[in-house]
Amino acid sequence: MAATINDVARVAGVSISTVSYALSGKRPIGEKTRQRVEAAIAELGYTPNAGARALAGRRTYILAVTEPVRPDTYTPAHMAFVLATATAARAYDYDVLLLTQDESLGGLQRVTTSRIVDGIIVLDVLAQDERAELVRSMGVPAALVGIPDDTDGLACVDLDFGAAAELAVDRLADAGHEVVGLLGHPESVYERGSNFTLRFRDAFLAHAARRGLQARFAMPERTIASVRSAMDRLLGPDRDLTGLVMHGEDTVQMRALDVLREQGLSVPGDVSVISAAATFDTSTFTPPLDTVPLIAEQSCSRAVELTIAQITGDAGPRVELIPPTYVERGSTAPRR
Amino acid sequence: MAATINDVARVAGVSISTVSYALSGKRPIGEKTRQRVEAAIAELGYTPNAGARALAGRRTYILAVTEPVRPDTYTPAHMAFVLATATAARAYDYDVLLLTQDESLGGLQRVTTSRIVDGIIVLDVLAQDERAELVRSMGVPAALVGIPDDTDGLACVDLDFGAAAELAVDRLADAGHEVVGLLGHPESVYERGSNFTLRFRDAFLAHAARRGLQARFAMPERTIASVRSAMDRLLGPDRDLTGLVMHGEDTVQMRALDVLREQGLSVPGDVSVISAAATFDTSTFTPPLDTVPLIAEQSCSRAVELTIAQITGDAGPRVELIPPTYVERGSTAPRR
DNA sequence: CTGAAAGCGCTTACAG
DNA sequence: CTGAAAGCGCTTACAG
Repeated sequence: MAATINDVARVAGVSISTVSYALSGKRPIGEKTRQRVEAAIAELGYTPNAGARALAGRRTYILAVTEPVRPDTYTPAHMAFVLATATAARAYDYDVLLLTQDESLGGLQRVTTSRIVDGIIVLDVLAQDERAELVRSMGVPAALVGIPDDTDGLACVDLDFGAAAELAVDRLADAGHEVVGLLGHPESVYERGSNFTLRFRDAFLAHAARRGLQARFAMPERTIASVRSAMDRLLGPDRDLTGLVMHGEDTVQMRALDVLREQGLSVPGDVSVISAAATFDTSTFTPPLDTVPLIAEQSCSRAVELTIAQITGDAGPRVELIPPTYVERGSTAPRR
Repeated sequence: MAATINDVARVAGVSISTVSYALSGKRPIGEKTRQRVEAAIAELGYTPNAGARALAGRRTYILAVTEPVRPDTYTPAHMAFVLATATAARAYDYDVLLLTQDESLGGLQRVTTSRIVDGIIVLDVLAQDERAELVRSMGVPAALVGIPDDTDGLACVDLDFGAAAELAVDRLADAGHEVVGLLGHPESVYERGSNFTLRFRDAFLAHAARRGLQARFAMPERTIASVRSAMDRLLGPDRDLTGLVMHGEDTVQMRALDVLREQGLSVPGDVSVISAAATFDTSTFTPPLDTVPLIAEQSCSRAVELTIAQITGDAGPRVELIPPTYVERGSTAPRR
């Protein structure tokens, strides 16, 4: 059988409370005592029993992460957020329990009331999100990666998609472009209220208007045919589009670049292109694309911090927007 | 505070052991007693405390799933396996703890010795896999999705990739094709010993030889340039290739179809194409592709079953190969 | 068919 | 700086 705290105490010649405190650091331990304890732990290969620790300490050091995988979700991006959450959690000695959408809200409820987890990370948040309601009503420590319409009493963190869109628009406007387009997500994504796509689109259109630009918008599906027709609409009958912002899946963006090539349009010679809020690496594209990156690690580690702060009682709900940055790779140029 | 088993017992007017047994079904309960217990549980919204249950019952009802995300891993496929595992686990009342590669083997060791999990599901197995060694040496209930070189003492399950390759080759050979090609994964995938890609390639080449076919093989990267040159080699200087089997990422396969189109080659008129061991939906491709599907749900639910059987002591290690099936979508035709 | 009680392996006041 | 002990909320022999 695995060694217990009693075994460690016996081998070290101390009491179990001393072993426990040596482990948690919650009270000062004499230097030689600490060494004896550490030696015993090493000798026995002792690891505390998680169940016992959870029962006595009322902490499981497990966080739930809920990531609904919907039919049109873009898996790689979502996977990146799940993994980033797991990695961030480990930095705080937390493990991560993965909740799929199968049970819908039931799973969240179950792991909370059975105290399997200390807190919850909510991914891929919708403008109206049932999970946000549940988290609010249960009062469980949690953070949302994404901003729902009603953030009251909730801890939320996300890239400032509005500012990201404005940054991209400004870049194009400053370079003298007057007709710009946004190649976005499939229509279904906007329709179900995916909050970040809406925030990006609205800010893009509003800021383009503010800067006096003519702005176009298209929502392609994944297929090449759909991308081709979306690009056709963006380029316009007169082919007068010179600034393109893409916010969507990598396959769609690659296809869009293929279409530009087909049309004999060069980047950035004829069209300046920015890949906005991309979770993938646009430096391997042909050509490499300027980007306002969406860094899963940033949002997720902040979400983990906000959740743990609630667990330890160090902080309450709050909304945090992460300021965007612009990464230049040579895919934009002044209008000619 | 959340209701405990004591609360339930008091409200129902029974002892806590009766409540416990009513919940577990491990001993018969009188009909009216059961009803009183159930009413009390419903009234109080009682859910057993997971930590206490784990400590007393020596079962956490949590499975670890280890999925190393390597630089060249194809995220959507791997995500599909992770999700399929989570879903399968829930069907047996298990939750899933996601282990990233950060801690490498440390995480596996930690969750095992601290008894956070009852068993382990190992995904994306290499021919030589450290995790397999660890699982073997710790004697923890586990199942691998994939077949390492040394399966001794291990429970493994996977699609029969060899048979899958043979099925594809037979399909082409039976249709009269004499020159066939395999568009595979990037070279790095084969080099690090990803077991299923190797099994597929070897069986493809061996069976093609057995059937008297000339066989070609290429390992493209993700870029269009790489796919184009790989396809160029497969088609051959005389453009005499008429049968193509693809085993790799969806983006690469889509690009390959683009290349055939560029070359003025029609599917299946000029080239018969089969997408082998695909985790994605090839029916949305242009044109829809015949496939020997790799169904994550199948492997993963079997892996979960094998693991739980070990936990409950109902079964030991074993290797299971899932027979492949052929799905026709009209992308193959007799050679003309 | 049901109950009283030991015990799972920890954490944390309480004492010194 | 350290120890003895209560208690966390369950499961499961042991008794009846």
